[in-house]
Amino acid sequence: MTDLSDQIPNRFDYQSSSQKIYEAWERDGCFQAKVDKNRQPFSIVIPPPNVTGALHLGHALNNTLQDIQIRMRRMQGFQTLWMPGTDHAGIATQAVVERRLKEDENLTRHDLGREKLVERIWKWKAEYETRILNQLRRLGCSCDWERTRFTLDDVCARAVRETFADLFSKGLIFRGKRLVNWDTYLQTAVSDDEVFHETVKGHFWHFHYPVIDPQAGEPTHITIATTRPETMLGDTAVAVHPDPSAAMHAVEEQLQQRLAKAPSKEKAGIQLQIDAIRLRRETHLPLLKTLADMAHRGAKLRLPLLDREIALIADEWAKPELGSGCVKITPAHDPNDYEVGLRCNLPMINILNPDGTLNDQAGPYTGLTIQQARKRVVDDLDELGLLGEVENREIDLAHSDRSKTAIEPFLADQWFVKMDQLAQNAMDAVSDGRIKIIPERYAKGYLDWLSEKRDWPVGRQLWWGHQIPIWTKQFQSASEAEKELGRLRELLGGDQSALSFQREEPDIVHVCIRSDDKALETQVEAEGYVRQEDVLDTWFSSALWPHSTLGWPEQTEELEYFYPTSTLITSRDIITLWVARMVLMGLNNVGDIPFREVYIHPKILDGYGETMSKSKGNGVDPLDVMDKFGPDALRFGLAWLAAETQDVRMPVQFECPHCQAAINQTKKNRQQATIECSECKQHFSTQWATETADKALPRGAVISERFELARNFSNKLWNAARFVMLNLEGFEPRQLDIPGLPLEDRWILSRLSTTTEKFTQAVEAYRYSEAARIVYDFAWDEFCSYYVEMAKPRLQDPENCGATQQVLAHTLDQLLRLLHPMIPFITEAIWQELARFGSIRNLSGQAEESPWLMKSSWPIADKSLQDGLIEQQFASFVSVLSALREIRSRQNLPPKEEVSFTVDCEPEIAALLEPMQPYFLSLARARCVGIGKSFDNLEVPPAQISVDGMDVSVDLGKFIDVEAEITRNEKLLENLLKQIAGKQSKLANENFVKRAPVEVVEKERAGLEELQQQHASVTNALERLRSADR
RNA sequence: GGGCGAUUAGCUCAGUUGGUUAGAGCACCUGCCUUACAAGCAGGGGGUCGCAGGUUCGAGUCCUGCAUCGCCCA
Repeated sequence: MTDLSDQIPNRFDYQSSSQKIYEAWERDGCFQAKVDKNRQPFSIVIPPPNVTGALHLGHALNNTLQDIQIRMRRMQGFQTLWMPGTDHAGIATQAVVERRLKEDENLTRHDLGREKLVERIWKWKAEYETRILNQLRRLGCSCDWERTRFTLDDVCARAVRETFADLFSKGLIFRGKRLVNWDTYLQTAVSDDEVFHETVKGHFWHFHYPVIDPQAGEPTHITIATTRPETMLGDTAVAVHPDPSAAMHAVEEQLQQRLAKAPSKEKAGIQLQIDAIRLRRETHLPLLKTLADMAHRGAKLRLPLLDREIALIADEWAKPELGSGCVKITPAHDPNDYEVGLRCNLPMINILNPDGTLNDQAGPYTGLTIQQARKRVVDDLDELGLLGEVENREIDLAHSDRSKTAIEPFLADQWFVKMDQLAQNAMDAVSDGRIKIIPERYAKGYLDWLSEKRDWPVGRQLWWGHQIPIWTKQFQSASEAEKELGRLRELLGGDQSALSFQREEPDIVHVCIRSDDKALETQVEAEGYVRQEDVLDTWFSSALWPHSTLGWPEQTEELEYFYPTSTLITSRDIITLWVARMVLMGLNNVGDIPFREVYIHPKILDGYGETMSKSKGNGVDPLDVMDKFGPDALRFGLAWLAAETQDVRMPVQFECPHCQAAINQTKKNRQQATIECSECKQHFSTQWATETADKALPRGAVISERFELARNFSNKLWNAARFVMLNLEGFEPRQLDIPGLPLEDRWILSRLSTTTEKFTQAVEAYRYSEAARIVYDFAWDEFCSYYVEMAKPRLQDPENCGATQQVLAHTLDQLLRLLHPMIPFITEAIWQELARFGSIRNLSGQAEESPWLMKSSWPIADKSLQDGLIEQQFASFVSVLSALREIRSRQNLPPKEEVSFTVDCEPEIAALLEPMQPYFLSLARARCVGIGKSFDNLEVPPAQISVDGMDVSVDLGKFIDVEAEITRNEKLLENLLKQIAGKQSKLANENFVKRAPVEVVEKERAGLEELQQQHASVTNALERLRSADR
């Protein structure tokens, strides 16, 4: 035994062991997925992390949850595939590399050129892909690495091109002029999802536009207002409401309705608004009516500065209740105005170059930046006397997520995927239950978003990505273009498999080449067609991920076997961007859903409820957590958090590198370059350190104490296993007579069976947090605190030793299997140690065949071992034990001092407690001197606790602090009386007795009886104490 | 403006179909290095379950309204 205790350290050294274990698994092919028609498949595709940067805690959570499913299913006997890979993340990665280029070499992408820039991005990708995949390995992810894919590799590229050509040939891809969110810094359109809104301080400028030839009674000028003066250069109309009187009436009506329903404290505010409208009817309405009439007769205005004639139009976008009641219309630079432009058939004038300077439509302002033009326009109008009031105002301004610069609405050619039918199909798959979204509430957002069926803008003006496989030629006229279509039709003879074509009104022809066929491309280019420069939105390739990674469009055996995948585990922010699109693409390409279930896990926020991010300094790095607590603690800690809520909070600390103290992060100190440790007063640096002196200080890691629980748990398990192994000497497995085993054995086996059942159900239903709690409680409170403690005396007894060893070994063995998916390294390490005691360590006496825990079989709950009566009996034992411990502690008894005690109770309980006597001695240093009847023969009154119908009395002799016992019993008595009164009044309530279910009433009666019994014994004890005190 | 979520001990969170005296971890207090584990053991204190109504014999749990915070959409 001493040999072994030297051999097995009392801490698991995850630093040195984890990597060795992982490499051994990999060497042995434990992660490989093979098509095996005799077994059921279980497959997951990884949400491919961006190659933009390293993994953060959210990735750690996401991948831990996937690995837990995969490992459990593998042990359950499924043929499992976890498909790994990374995403090229178009704009994000290009932006990062471009920023680096600017910072390090002061070069722009244009200085470098497309080919060179893309080369640089590939280099970046190579570096980060390796890093990311290694991080996943450290985390313990059991992916089939030989299948690793990248959304921009050849296999994925083929799927992308095939999909694009297919959609194009079905007429589901088209080009059109649309108002897009233009990022003038990156010079690309970005989708709505890549835009965030921020309120900034700005101004509201009022301008006067002259009316051309006003008639009698008509105004000479019309006032409009704008937050973006320079856009006036692109104005093509001013709008007024067609029926201002009715519109104002409608607004007032609405306010009246709100007033009627509003809580009193809001009423005043609403009344003010109503008064304002009424006043406005006096002051503004006549003019607005005149303007509406002018619009109807076709009055024109003169646009100042450019001297352009523009229309006064009637459109409901103009709000008579606001401002002057008139609104300028700039269709090419404002989403609402764009709609007006479409409705009223207005010209659309784009005044911007892609880099955000003004183009030649801006006349004298050509070449200026937006800011310069804004100032000049305001100054020039002022000079002309056309500038009115300038108000200060908070403005909601759209920013690009990628460059953090202001977004300009911009009219541009854009490629779209027509969503109509594709979206409907994706909706059907969820509404008819073929795909289950868990938690269910997220299905609503998915359906709502898809039901808008907005066409998907897929072109990006980037260099990093899948270049759109379309070649375009503009012809002299529409009829020329029509002739070209005829020629192509004839040439292809109806076979559009290699090449398909489309006409864009009026005179443009697009051809799409299906495969990467250089000869055909050259041929098409020789005819004057030019390839589109744009690349595809990165989500286009991610949308194919579940089938492209399995080799589609080839009908591979993997595709046939593993598709549809079993489940997708991801976070809620990409349900629409990614999940919805995978569904519609899977249905379109493969004709089947991509996954049967989608589990959405919570998002990790910091202690203030804010998103973790590097730019805030509150991001916990999973590598730091693994360094400090080990990969198992990281995993278990994350699983523990993963409840059904939409976010979880995690207070964040800095770890002092000098003294390891944890210093709470605040909104203030998380922005500092250096921090003084509150414990040791030494300084350390943070991620913000830039000064040489600061950088010289050791760096403080950002961690969270919330992983301590998991680290402690892992350690507890390790030491429980260590105890078992130190006591397995001479262990010889044999067939056990289970009904003949003592109470504690049958109890732990019953609990183990229940735990196995509940735990398995919880993990299968993605209730990770619940599963973690179930197994934690069992391992710590039941196995360690009771069974292992009770095993100690039994192991000394040759008669009992064998059975005890076997139950110990069995329980540990089963526990390791259950815990393996959550904490794979430590469980595997213990399993390997355990192997030295032979391969038979379970109740059935069957030998374990797998050398690896990760490949061994999943426990199946033996329900015949579950026994409610046994558990209830054990609870009585625990009650007595707790009473003894409480008395000891309360009376401050020296731990080594032995005491004697008696239990007054019913004979059946006495029979049960009889054999447990040795445990009272070993677990509470209390010797039982009487059990079952009434004991009242002590000179000094005992310390007494009444529980579960038993009176536990400890003879404390000279130790007893009588005063303290009296005080405690008095307090207890008071409490009891309160409870008794509560129950009595409940039972006196006729309604309760009549209406509540019989069992509940009976329970209350029994409860009351028990309380009254306790009351009697406490009263009795008090009397004796008081008389002894005298 | 619409949707979703949260609000329970000092902190972070559990709390099943409504039913005894609402639980855990951390932190706190007391006592222990009891040869598996001090990252541990034993014991203890601490909660008007956000607010106001309602349904019910009975509400942390169901319904309505309100407040605060967060996320998403427009």
